[in-house]
Amino acid sequence: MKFATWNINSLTVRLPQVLDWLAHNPVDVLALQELKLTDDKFPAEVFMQAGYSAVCFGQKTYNGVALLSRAPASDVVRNIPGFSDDMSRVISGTFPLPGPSHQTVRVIGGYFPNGQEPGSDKFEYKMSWLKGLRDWVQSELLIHPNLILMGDYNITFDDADVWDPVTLRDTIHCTEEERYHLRALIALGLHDSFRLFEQPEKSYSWWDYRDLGFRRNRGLRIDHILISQALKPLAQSCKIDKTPRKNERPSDHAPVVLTLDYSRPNS
DNA sequence: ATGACGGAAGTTTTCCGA
Repeated sequence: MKFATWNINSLTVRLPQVLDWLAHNPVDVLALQELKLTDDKFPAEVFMQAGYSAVCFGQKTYNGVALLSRAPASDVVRNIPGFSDDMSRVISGTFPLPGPSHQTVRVIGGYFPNGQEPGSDKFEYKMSWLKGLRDWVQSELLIHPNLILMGDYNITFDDADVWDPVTLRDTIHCTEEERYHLRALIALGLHDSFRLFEQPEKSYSWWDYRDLGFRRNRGLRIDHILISQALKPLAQSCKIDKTPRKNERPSDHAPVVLTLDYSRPNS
């Protein structure tokens, strides 16, 4: 069973690439970020024809998230309960797991705030958003032992996630304050599925459009798939797929794909 | 020191992303 996350930087522009990617990578759940369109412009019928049901939480110009899935989502929640926000950044749903036990997995797809610059109002918003998310995820874990929190986190874990950790030290996505919040999510009992496996050196999920960032592999790993303790033994692989970044008009982010082994029984 | 590139809004230039 496969789960993926991808910041597509405008669904209007990238819809053909999403459909093409899904045709070659028929994942079970795909979380999308930065749709940059309103719900009325969301192409649910097109995804349905491609075999995916979809739930959307759109917004004009900025943000906007969606979950595409083979099986329809239930208990869909938009944004973070208990945290007031006028931006569309989070969508969550529950999905059936294979097997006779009728277990489910809770999937939270998020577009974390950018933060712009340490000390700015947007950075403070990012910090309070991260606290709001953590409080909610903590309560979700009590209800849903099988939980996946994935999306564009806009935070690197450590220097291994940064192409030039010296120059970019303490800049946005690399500050200690942001990484504290990321580690606090891990402390809830989540695991960075990517680092459960051996990975290529200098693995990144985002590259700046400018200055030939992708060709020079000047990137950051800021798109993550965190999985709960119960799912950890089932993780088979987690990979960044750089293929779509080689398209003519690519998103600046690459999709990240997690594979769980659900042929094995789960406790 | 700044901008680069790309998308959206919308109209010629600005905001924002990361």
